[in-house]
Amino acid sequence: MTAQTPRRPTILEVAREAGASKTSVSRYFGDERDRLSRGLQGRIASAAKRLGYRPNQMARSLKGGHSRLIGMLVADIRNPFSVAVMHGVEQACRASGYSLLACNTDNDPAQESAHLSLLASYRVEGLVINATGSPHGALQALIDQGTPLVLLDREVDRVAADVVGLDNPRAIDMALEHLAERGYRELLYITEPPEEASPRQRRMARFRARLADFGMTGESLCLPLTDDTATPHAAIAAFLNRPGVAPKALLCANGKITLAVTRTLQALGVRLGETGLMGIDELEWCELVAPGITTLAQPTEAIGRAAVECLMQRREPQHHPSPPRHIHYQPVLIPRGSTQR
Amino acid sequence: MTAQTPRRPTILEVAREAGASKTSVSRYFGDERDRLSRGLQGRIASAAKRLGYRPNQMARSLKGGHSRLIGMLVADIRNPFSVAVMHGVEQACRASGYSLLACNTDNDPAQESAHLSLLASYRVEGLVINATGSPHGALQALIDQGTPLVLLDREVDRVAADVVGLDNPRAIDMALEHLAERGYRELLYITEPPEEASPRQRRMARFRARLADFGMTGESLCLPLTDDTATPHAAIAAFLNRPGVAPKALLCANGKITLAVTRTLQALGVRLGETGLMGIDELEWCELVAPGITTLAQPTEAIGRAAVECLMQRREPQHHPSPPRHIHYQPVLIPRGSTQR
DNA sequence: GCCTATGATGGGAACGGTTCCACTGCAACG
DNA sequence: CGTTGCAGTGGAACCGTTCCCATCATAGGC
Repeated sequence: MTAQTPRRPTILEVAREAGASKTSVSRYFGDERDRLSRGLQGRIASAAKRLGYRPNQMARSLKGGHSRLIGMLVADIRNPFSVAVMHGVEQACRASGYSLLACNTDNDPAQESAHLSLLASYRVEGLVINATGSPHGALQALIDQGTPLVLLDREVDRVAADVVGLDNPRAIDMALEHLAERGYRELLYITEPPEEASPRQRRMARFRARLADFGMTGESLCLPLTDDTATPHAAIAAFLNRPGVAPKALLCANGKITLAVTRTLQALGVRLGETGLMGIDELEWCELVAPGITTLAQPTEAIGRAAVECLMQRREPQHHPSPPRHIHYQPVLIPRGSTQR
Repeated sequence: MTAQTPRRPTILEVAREAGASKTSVSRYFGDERDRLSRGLQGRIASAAKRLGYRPNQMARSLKGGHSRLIGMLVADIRNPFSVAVMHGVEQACRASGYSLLACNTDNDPAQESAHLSLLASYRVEGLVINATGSPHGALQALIDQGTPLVLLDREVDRVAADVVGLDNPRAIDMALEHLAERGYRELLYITEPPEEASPRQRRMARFRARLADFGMTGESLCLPLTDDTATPHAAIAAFLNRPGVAPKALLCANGKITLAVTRTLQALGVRLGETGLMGIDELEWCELVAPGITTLAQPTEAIGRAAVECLMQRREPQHHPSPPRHIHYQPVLIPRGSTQR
C-alpha cells in the first residue's frame, strides 16, 4: 500500500471516472438527479462510491450562496434551559435540511460580538440569538444584509427582529396566583441583575405591579451569580427572619437562581413548604429535593422549534419584510411540596 | 433611503474603494498585514469599514483548504457531562483560532453517521467524537483522508485514533475503596446497557473483577433509560429487600443513572446513607438531595481541552503518523452523606 | 421529409477569496 | 555607475462547485 496524498476527490475526478461531465455529476448530487438518464446515474453513483466522493459544502455555498447553516448564539451553555432550547433548534434545523453552528458566549459581550462576526463570516442563513449584551449595532447590520434573525428569550432594543420566548407577565401572574392560593403573603422575588436582559426586567416589573392585586406584599432582590461567590445567605436570612406571622415565600426568576437559593436555604436549615419556594424553569432535580420544588416549566423544545420556524418563513422567496413577530409561550405550573404549607 | 440589494461587499469592492488591488486587501485581512505600507493599510482599513466588509470564510477555506472549523459529535446533549466537556472543547478551539461545529446525535447511530458525513462535507479540520454506535468504517475513512480525530470517553474498535477520557479502572477502584471503607458490603452496580460503549464495559468488568479484593459481594444491573419508562423500581427493590444484614450500597455508572436511581429510591422511601448511594459524574444537585449524594467527579473541562490539544498536535506540519495516544484522567471523590451510615 | 420542440449532456464563466509570480522603485554594494 | 536585493504592489491562475447556455440527438408536427 503506497502512501497516497490524503486528498479528497473532487467532482472533476468523479466525472472522469464515470466518463461524464462535471455538470452531470453536479446535477446528480444536487436536486436534479432525475434529469439524468438511468445509465448515467448508475455510472456516477458507482464512480462516486469507488472514490469516496463527498461534495464540498464550502465550494457549494460559495457559488450558490447557500451555506445550509443556521447560527446560534447561546448566552450560557451550562444553563439547562439554554441546552433544552438548543436541542429544539437543532432538531428543527435538521428537519429543514440545515445544520446548526452553535456558539457559547459565556455571558460575555466581547465573546458575543466576536462570535457574531464569526457566524456572519460563515454566511449563516439565519441566526438564533440568546443575547447577552445589547449588540444592536451588529445585529441590525446583519438584518440589513439580509440575514434573518430571531431573538430568543431576551429582546434587544432597537432591533427589528422576531422574538420567541416565555409569556413573562403570565408566568409571574401564575406564580403569584399559586402562591396566594397556597396562603403565602409576603414574597421575595430573586433575580439575576436585569441589566440588558429584557425578560428579567419584564418579570420584575410585573411582579411589583401585580403583587397587591393578589393581596400580598413583597420586594425583590438582585443576586449577581459570580461563579464562586458564597451564596448570599445574608440578604435571604434577613428576609426570613423579619418579624411577623405572614407566611413567607421566595420566587426565583430562573433555574440558576433556584439552584443558588436552594443551596442557601439548606445552609440556613429552612424547612421548605413552611417557607414557600418556587422557581421559573423546570429542572430535573426539582422533584428530588426535600418535598419537591414547585416550578413553572417553559416549553423549551417548542420555543426552539418556533425560532427556527420564524427563520424559515423569512427565508421564503416572496418574503415581504413583514413586521417583527413576537411569540410568547405559556408556562406550565408543576406544583410540589415546596409551596405546600 | 432606497431599497438596496442586501448583498455583502466583496474583496474586490473594497479594493476599488481603497484604490488597491485585491491581493493587497487579501493580505490585509490575512496574516500578512505588515507587508503593506502604512498608507495602504490605512486606506484599506477605512474602505473596509465604510463598506462593512467581512471576509467570506467559505471562499477562504475553498482556496486554502483551511475551514478553521472543528467538528464535534455529542451523543447526548442533555447529559450535563457532555455539555461540560463541550464547553471545554469550545474554549480550547477558540483559543487556537478555531470554531466549533457541534452536532447532537441523540444516541442514534443513524443520526451519527448522517452528521459525520455532514461534518466531513464542511471539511472540518478535526473531529471530537463522543460515539454512539460503532461507526468504524466512516471514522477510519476520515482518518485516511487526513482528518485528525479524537474519541471522547468512548472508544471505537478498529479505529486508530487518540482517546481522551476517564481512567475507568481507577474510578471503579476508588468507588469500591470508598464504599468498603464506609462499611458497605453488598453492592449493586447500575449501568446503561454497555452495547458498544467501551467505558461502560470497562467499568462493569472492573467492578466485577475487583469486588472481592475489597471484601465485598455484588452484582450489576443494566438499566435501559427510555425517556418515559417508569423507573425500574422492581429490580432495585428486590436487591434492597434481599435478606441479610450486610449494609448495601448502589453504585451508579453515570449521571443519568444517578438521577433515575435517586428517583427510584425516593419512591421506595429508602433512607440514603443507611443504604449507600454513589455515582460517577458530579451533578449540581447532588449536594442538595437529602444528606447529599457522594460522587466521583470527572474533570470535564480538562478532558475537553485535552481532546483539542490532541487534534492540534496532529495538525502540526511535521506530523509523523504517530501511534494513537490514550489520555486518562483521574476522577475526584466528593464524599457526602449518602455514603455515611 | 423539413422544421421545431424536447430531453440529455457538456463547456465554461462565475463565486470570493489566496497565492504564486512578475514588476517596479529605491537603497546598498562593489 | 551598473548590479543586486528587497520591500511594496498588482495580475492572474486556481480552489470545487453551480448554473447559464450551447450542442446534439431524437421525436413529433405539418
